[in-house]
Amino acid sequence: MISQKARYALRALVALAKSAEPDRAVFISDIASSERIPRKFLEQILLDLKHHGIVESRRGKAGGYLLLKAPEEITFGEVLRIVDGPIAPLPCLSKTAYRRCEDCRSEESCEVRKVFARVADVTRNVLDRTSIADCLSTDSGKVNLLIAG
Amino acid sequence: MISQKARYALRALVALAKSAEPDRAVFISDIASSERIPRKFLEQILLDLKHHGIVESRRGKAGGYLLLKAPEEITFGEVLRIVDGPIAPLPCLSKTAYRRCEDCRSEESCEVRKVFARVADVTRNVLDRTSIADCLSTDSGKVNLLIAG
DNA sequence: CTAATACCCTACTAAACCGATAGAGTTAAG
DNA sequence: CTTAACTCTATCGGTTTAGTAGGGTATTAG
Repeated sequence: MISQKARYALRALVALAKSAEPDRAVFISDIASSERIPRKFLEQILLDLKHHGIVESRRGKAGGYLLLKAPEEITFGEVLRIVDGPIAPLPCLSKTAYRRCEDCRSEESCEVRKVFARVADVTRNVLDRTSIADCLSTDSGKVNLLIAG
Repeated sequence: MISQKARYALRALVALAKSAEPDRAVFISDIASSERIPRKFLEQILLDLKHHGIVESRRGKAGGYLLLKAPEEITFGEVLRIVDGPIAPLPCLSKTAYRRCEDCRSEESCEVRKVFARVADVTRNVLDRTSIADCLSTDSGKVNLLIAG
């Protein structure tokens, strides 16, 4: 299960991409109410995404948030890694945050690891090839999903 | 990430399948020490697997655990669902424990859900087609993994 | 200038979950 | 009838999750 926070992040990004009048920022409050996300919680999430270069913000009376990267370049995988941490089902399978399983005799011969290596592969195949842009119009989404599959 | 408990469960089942002298039970302590699993913790795990019909136990001095189902019939997916709960990345995608996302306007039009539906599909494709038997000899494991992929 | 309205940042918290540990109880073999 | 196995319930410290709270800072309309 992905966290609530990750769901909020993805929905907020889709909302931002949809309301894309170029160079016009969107209020946190607007996203919060249209997407039913607790306002202050969403602040934290967007701030986090800003620190990771996904969105940018403007302060002051006419402030708000905009996408910094193009929707095509923001993958689900990237967002999930920022918000929820590594995608791999075992620490010893993570490419971005590898950690040895300290009770494992040998990584190469670990049977459980072999199976989950496949799970990690197929999961990344979807998440790293699907972007926010694929959520904008139903059709383009379908196309990309078919390619990924 | 799957839980430590699930890793222990899978490793214990593989160990049980490997030490399969038919009709001879294996001590918890033996599995615990050979697999480096905390003994009392393993007790809970095996008990849980017993309640779900995966293993059976014998009490008394010559007691222990044995597989109740054939290794071919115990899938990774089944074990994970018992130990860690639903496999689906969103509650609204679980087949075994469906729950509506209460802040979602419409399930059919949810873009995030569409993407994770694919994730759920490919994940189940691996986990529900891979069994403990696939971990016994390297060769048979490879064969089945290739079929599943 | 200044008040209003945005984002920025840190700290806190209640509840749940995780990874165990403890210990009393039950069963069966020898 | 003792010993050594499984059975079951309770507890516990630490971490994570899903927020809430509140003050600080920047920008701009008037």
